[in-house]
Amino acid sequence: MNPNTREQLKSNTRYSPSDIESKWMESWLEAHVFTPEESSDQETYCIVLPPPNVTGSLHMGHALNSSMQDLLIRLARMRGKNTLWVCGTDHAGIATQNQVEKQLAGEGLTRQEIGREEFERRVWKWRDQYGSTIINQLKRMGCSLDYEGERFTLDAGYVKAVYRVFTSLYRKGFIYRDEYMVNWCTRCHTALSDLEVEHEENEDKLYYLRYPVLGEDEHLVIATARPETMLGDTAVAVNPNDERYAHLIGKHVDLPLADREIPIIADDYVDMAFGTGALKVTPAHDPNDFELGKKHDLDEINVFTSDGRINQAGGDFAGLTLEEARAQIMHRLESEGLVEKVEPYAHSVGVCYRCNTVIEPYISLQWFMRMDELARPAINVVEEGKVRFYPDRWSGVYLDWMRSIRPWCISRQLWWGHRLPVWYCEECSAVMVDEEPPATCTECGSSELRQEEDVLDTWFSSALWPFATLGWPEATGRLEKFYPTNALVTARDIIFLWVARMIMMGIEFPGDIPYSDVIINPTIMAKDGRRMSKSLGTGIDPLELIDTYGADATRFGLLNMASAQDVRFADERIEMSRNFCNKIFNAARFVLLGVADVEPAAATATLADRWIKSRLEATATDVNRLLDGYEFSEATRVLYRFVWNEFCDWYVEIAKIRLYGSDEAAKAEVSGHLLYLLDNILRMMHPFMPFLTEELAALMPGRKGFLVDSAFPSGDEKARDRQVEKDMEELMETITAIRTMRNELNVPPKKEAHAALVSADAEVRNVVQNNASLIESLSRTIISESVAEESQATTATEQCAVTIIPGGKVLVPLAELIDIDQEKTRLEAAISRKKQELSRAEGKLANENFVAKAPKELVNQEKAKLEQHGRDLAELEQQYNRYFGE
RNA sequence: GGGCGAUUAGCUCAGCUGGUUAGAGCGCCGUCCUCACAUGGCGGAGGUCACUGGUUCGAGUCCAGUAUCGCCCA
Repeated sequence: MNPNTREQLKSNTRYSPSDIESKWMESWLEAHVFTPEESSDQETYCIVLPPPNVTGSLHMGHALNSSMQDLLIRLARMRGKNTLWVCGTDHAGIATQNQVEKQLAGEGLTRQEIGREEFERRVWKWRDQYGSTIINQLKRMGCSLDYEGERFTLDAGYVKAVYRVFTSLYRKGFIYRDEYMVNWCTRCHTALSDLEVEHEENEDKLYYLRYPVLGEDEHLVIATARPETMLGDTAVAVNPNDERYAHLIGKHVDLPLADREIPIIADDYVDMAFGTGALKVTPAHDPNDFELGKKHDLDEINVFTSDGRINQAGGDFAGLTLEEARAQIMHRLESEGLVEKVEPYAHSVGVCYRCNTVIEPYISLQWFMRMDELARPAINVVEEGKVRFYPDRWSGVYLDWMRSIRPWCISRQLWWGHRLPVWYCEECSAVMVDEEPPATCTECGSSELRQEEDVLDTWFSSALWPFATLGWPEATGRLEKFYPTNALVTARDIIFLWVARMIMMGIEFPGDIPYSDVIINPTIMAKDGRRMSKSLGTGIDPLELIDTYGADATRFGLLNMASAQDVRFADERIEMSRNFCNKIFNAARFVLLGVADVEPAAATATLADRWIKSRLEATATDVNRLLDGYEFSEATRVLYRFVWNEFCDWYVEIAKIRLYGSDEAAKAEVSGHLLYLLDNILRMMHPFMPFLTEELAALMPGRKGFLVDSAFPSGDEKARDRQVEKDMEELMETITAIRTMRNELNVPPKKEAHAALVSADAEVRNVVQNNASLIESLSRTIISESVAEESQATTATEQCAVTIIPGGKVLVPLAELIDIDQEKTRLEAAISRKKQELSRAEGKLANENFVAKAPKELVNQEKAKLEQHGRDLAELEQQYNRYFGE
């Protein structure tokens, strides 16, 4: 380390993330460490980033699942794999179009005024200007994406993949055009798929309307939530079993306000219990009525325009918005005495996922994709376990949806997206579908061809993401090497939108599943326990977290929060992680500034040295196992415990004895151990905290290359030494017992005390004696003698405080301490605690069934415990009686 | 209407195939600015594991039911 760096490190007692984060991202990018070796023969590991919306910015879900993805990618890279994390965005048809339309509106323009070509030009411009926001935010997170290979769903190569897929599916008969009822957004002016409609619970009204029965002196009362659709009614339906209406079946009603006679039909679809049991049927404006209309051959009378007004078929009401129409229709019906009653009514309403406008069921000519046949193999791969969901319960959600999958409306009436590769002949009405525009009509040879105006659903193209980004349909090296990819990490609401479709398309086109592991990240809820919501203002911006706590702390904190369960966001977790970063930083400062400036000799290891190395192996083993099972949260806990509670709290404190001592050889030795531990800690922490660890690794003596590329500690279970771990743990318990005793007796922290160890176990005496300096240094208590029996101790003649330790007890002469009354209450508490433990064990062993049926091992264990507690209790009572007894 | 999940310390959460005294972080109490770190050290208090039954020698853990909350689908 050069002197300047050293001085700087010395004066920075706090880790300051902002100083280093951008620096390291730049260095990594300059060195191209995130771009895979195309020529390498190493095993590969590949994840495709679920393409974020190009208009989007990083939200909590992205922050969490990109932390997971980067962890997996960095881990794989450190395990020596040839890794690729595919980077890019999708073109987000509606969202992007909305953005640009908003921009145009600011200039007083509409897209219709400037025309399609100019509009597309503006969108590309917009994309160049703002489209990389989220990618830059991923860089701030420290994500090791292949930024050089960034893809976009409207890239030239990508368009080719989309057209190849469309053409193929059309030729196989999966894609077809039909006039059908779709979800229509009157504001975005386009059809939407079922998945793009969100359902909201609404406090609405149920209107009871009276339809006069023709030729009878009675009214048929129907209940509806949407009176404005009555203009398009073409029947009234009742249940054939409904005695109330049996006499009316086959008759007609005179549809009010429309001057139309419509039949009263019978169908057992009608729910007798709902409303009055009589249902108005509007085949053009309700999906169920649409089916009913088909079945009974009813007219479909469309009374709405595509932008949500009443059309000419609506007579007097033409031109009104639906809302206005409802009010006026109710007013007219009221005045004609045709309103029975109006009741409050809660029901769910479909709204556009992009603009929240109420969705209208609307009959129009659209392109559809039949899904059932494609779904079948995609169901099989999950059932057979070739594709696994983590946590597994999500596979059920996937399978349920796939088993009842419906045709997908794939056309959108937008100007931004993949225009369908469909051409119509203006002369003979032939329809041509091809990857390349045909020059002339294949039927009549005319060159008057017109391309379909509609574009494809954005998710039609996202479905190809795992292979189109790797070069498909070209047989590229990337495709060859990295497909199928290994894992997809995403949110649950994406299971249908992406995962299902990617699996179907992967099997259909490149001919293999896109990935074997689907990791569904938990949802981070707002503090109120519900989903974060922009409108409620309960969202939390991950970028603000990065500003406040640093990217590393944000990542570690999110991973720590995210087990298999949804979780409420808690600042404390991020703060905890920030503190942890600081702890690591300072532990590293301690090592880097404190170690001896010598080549560490082949170290002879003390108990503590061997213990910490054994714990390192245990930790590394656990972390590897946990990460292989995608148990990120548990992995953070294991690492935290090791680094903070074992390395920092104990080993570093123990190392100080030698490091600050006068024995140069011991100093060199312990320096070697410290550097070894620090190096391993940094490597293990790197996938969680890339910036901090890279920064600290660069300060390690003899460091070459990036930490990014170094090996992840694999953990060797066989290298553990259980005996050493046990001895050390007992030693630590002893120290803690002494500290507790001192604290309870109000001994000033700095006051030095002397103590006698009493243990019949030679091994225990041995361990304590060999590590006396450690006890002294960590508890300010000198073990001045170590004996088998209390009578042998010189302190035995004095008044002593006592504490039970594993395998024996420690006596501290009270003369050295202060408060004899404290010792009395302390002993009383200890005795009562011990009695409880004793009676617990007694109780168990008194149970004959336990002794007879429980495993022997367990029973023996309980017996041993009983004995131990008995001995401990005797010790304590003896002590108590000696000083305080009657 | 159907499905899934949750209910454990004051708060936010762990707790694998049932088996030591149910853990962590934050907060709280006491103490210490000891030359890595006060974003810290040391010690401590705090739990009828939602409720009711059941299975078992033994249940936070398995089963059934109830309640409350949340998420998804229709």
